[in-house]
Amino acid sequence: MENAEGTVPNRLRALPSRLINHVATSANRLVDQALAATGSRRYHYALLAALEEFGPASQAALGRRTGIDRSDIVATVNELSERELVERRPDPTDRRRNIVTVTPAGTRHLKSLDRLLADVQDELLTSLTTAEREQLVGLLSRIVDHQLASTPDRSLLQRPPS
Amino acid sequence: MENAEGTVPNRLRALPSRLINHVATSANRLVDQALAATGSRRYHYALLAALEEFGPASQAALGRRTGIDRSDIVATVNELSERELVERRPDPTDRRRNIVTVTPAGTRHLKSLDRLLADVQDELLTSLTTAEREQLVGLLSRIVDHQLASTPDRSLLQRPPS
DNA sequence: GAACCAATGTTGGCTGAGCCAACTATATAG
DNA sequence: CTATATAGTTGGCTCAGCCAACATTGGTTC
Repeated sequence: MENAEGTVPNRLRALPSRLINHVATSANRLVDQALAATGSRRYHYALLAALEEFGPASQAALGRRTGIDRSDIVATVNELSERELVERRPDPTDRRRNIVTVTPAGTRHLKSLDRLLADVQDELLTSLTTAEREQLVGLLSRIVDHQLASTPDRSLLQRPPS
Repeated sequence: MENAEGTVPNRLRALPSRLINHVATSANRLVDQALAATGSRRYHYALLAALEEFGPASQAALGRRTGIDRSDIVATVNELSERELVERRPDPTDRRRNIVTVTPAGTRHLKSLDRLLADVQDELLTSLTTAEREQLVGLLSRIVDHQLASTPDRSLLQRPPS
């Protein structure tokens, strides 16, 4: 996807959606490379982060918090529990649910991923000053917030405020 | 009731790479939806745009300009030529090459996609002012430029490890 | 010309993200 | 008690973005 000979069509060069996608592809490649070195994937980080910040949770809750599909949560929890980074056990108070918990090893792993990812962000954004990075994050957050507000349908939906 | 389940973990909410990816996913969904209504895909637009702006070109040149892999160019040209939006004919001066040309119908189609995509950009960026949109494009462009400058161009790295 | 390397188009395949449908078991509301 | 909603799980689907391999042709060097 890297463009070798400079000449990118103007229509493409200036198209925000394409620009965003291009940067996202670079970012994902960097992140995936870094994570792969530890045998992890992006979903692993998302799950560990959710567990660390909000404590033990059902798989469905994890899906809601991370925006990951329920079916993909299953696979991710499988992988993490095989490596004993999380534990999955049935909820005694609701036998439909599993309760997923981070293990100490999981917490340590999360912290090492934190460092890895911080380095990646730095690499991705080297050409921007600190102020510009904040600007970028601000602008993107506004877009995300607007999406969440205007599309109550997707998997990122929250509880209706009733 | 599980109260704040819409809450996204802080680590994820503030992570630029994830933020970018999130917006890119929205953007791609909007774009794909709009294009699907006309039976087109993103690659179709990229190819038509490159042909319109730079004139007839070989498939390899199209790949270089759009960042699309040669093998994917093949499929895309197949689809476009079946709809008679482009023409593929052998280059008489270099029998390895095909020369791909836009047809008048292709040009018309491109222009209708232009309008479609302009609407999508507007929808994606509604929450930003014109100045902010330019800011965003500027910041993203800087990142892209830096990538291009610092990446040792995989497309040119055809040298076998010897 | 012969030998060699580079470029082109093409086929086939691979991985991961992001989905969705359907099923079973369980919980809860009416 | 019945109906509906939720939870976990399995299986599958599409697309983007790659990569390897191959045959054909062009260009270069001796």
